[in-house]
Amino acid sequence: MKIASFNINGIKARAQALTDWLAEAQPDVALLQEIKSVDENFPREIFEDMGYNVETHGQKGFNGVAILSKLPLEDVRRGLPGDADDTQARWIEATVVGDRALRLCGLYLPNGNPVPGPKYDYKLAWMERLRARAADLLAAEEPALMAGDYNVIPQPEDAKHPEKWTKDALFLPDSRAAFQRIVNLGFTDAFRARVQGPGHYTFWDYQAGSWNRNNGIRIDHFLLTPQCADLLVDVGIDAEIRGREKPSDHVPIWVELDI
DNA sequence: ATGGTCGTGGGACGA
Repeated sequence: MKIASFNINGIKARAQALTDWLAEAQPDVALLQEIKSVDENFPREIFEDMGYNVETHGQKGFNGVAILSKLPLEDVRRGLPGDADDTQARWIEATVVGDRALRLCGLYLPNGNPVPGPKYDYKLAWMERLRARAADLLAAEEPALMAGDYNVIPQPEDAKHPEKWTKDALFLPDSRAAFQRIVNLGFTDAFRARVQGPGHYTFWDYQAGSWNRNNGIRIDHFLLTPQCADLLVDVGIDAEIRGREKPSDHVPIWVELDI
C-alpha cells in the first residue's frame, strides 16, 4: 500500500496539479494539508471520479486537512484531542484495512511564527497534545502512522542554509526538542530510516528563487509506530513536481508499506 | 541588507 502526504496549499488552485500527480504516482492513500476550504466547497467529485473515498476536515480560508483513499475509511475522527476550544482544522485520522488494519493520522502542525508570541505558544502547546495522542497510538501496539506538514526542521542537514533558520519557529530548539520527544517515544522517521545525508527537502519558498537555488527544507514527515515500521518497504519525495506549472510550495512524500 | 511570492476570497492575513 502506497501512502502519500502532500501540503497542497489551496485545493482550488491545486486541483489540476494534484490530479495530475495522483494519476502518475497512484497512491492508495493521500493525506492532504492546507486544503484552505470548507468541507462543502471541497471538490470531492474530482477525486471520487478517480476512485478515491474522500474525508475532509476544513475551515474557511486557512488550514484544513483531508484523506483520499482507494479503500474504504473507517472510524474517521476530526480534530486533535486535548483542547475543546481549539477550532483550527489541523488533524484527521481514520482506519484503512488492507491485509491488516492501519490507523492513519494526517496533520498540519502550526507554523509558529513570529517568535516570540501567541502563535509560537500555540505551536508548542499543540505539539504537547500531539505527543499525548502519539503515546496512545503506541500503546495500542498496532500499525499506525502520523504524516503531514510538521513545520519542524529536525536537523541542520534538513535545510540548505540552516544558519538562516536559527531564530525561526521551524528550527528553534524548543520546536526541535518537542519533535524529538515524540520520535523518542518509539516512532520511526520513515525517510531517515531509508535515506541519510543532506539535500533532501519537501518545501521551497515561493520567494527569492528558492526552488532554482534548491534552497529547501525538510518539514513534511512520516512517523511510524514499530508495528508499522516493520512493514516499511520504500520511501520517497516527489521533488520534481515543484518545478511544474502552478506548484504548491511543498511536494509529496510517500511510503510503501507491505500491507 | 533588502525585498522578494503565493492562496483565499473579495480584505487582510497566513505562510
